Amino acid sequence: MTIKIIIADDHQLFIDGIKSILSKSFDIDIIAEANNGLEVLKLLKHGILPDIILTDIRMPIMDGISLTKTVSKDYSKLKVLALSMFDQTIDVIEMLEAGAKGYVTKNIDKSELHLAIHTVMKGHYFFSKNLPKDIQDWFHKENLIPNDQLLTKRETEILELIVKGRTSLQMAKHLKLSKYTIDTHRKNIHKKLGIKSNTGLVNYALKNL
Amino acid sequence: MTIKIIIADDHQLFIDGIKSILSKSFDIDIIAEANNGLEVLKLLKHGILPDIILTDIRMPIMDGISLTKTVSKDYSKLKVLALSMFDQTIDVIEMLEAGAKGYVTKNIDKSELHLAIHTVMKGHYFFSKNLPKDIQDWFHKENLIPNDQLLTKRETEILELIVKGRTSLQMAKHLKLSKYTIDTHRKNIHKKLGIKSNTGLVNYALKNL
DNA sequence: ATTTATATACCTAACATTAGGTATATGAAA
DNA sequence: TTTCATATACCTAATGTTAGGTATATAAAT
Repeated sequence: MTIKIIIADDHQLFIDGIKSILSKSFDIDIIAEANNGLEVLKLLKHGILPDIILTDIRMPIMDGISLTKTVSKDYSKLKVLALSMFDQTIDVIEMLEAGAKGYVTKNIDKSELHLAIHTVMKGHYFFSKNLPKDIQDWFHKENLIPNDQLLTKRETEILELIVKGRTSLQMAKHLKLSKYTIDTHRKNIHKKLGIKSNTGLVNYALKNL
Repeated sequence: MTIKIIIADDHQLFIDGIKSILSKSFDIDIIAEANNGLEVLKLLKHGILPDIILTDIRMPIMDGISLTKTVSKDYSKLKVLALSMFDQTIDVIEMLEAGAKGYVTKNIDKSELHLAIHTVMKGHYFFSKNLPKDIQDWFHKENLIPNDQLLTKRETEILELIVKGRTSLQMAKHLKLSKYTIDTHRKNIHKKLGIKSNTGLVNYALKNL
């Protein structure tokens, strides 16, 4: 059984490179290509349905994140494998939140790309091993533990106060605890969610709570 | 024409104080009182409809913010005037966002309370003059100037990066500008929106952009 | 032609967060 | 009963934000 793939990237040169790498595989078939997300959606609407969409994140007209969100909603059987120049945590997390099943950087080699495709095809997640460590942390915490049991009462309470813009010192006074305690809770929240910054926590909370 | 008022506060003593102040006015009629937001909603459901709800922010069972949100949605003709011990910016902004038409602190005097009630009754906003200055800033910017003209291109760009969790230094490198420039833009954003903290900006951006 | 808005850059002090620890007490689960 | 989860508290160094300024250049508006 061959794996059907659509490639989406705004750099034609890169599409060609991927094609030449994958064309040598008996079990992988590139059934179409596109230069932005909208073109992929058009292909899907015309009944050109792949097993995996291999897509760049940043593209004109419609980017990979929007594409992935739409695909996850309307074609939930299709798997999206993100492919990007960038390995910044925020990009990876956004793609995963949009519903991507894996994330590889553009400097991966031939064998790793094959592995990624086959792994995702089997229903597992795949990540380039050169992605920052905190992504793996985030992924494990975020996906293997049910969200509502993730944070303790106290941690949720503190997260809510962080979202409201309270500082550690204000929270300490309000809850009649030491500032050190608040900061310990913060660190535990960071660890559990795999999110290190205050702004990231607000993002998380407004989307998930 | 008398102005009908419901007072909501979990401190009975305070309700009594307000009542004794307002009972001397010919044109103000306290038609009911409540000790939390839920009690107010029950009164409304039973057809006891005031012109103005004078409510505390922090109350057990249902707080003033939740009450105001429900009233704004289901009884949009009623005006909510917030009454609080606290004059923290975040409280005021939350009440205003919930739909309150004014905000007075509990240390106002008799004549100011009258003025507040009459001003709100006429359809204007009212704020205690002892509220922090940045609230007036926030209010003016937020309500009198159309949102889409408020921030310049550059400022919007930087706000978006802040939401994504980028630091000043990261943004400086990415945009090939000095960190000082980024910080200047930040300060201008703070001034224009009347929001001073990073977390507040993320809140604002996710709700308004 | 002068003012205003935008964008840029610099400086410093105060405050806040983040990351790296360690440590103790309590109650619930294995 | 020992381990695990939760909640508490302390310490320090590095990094980042916020608030107070000043200052320059350019383009648009009055």
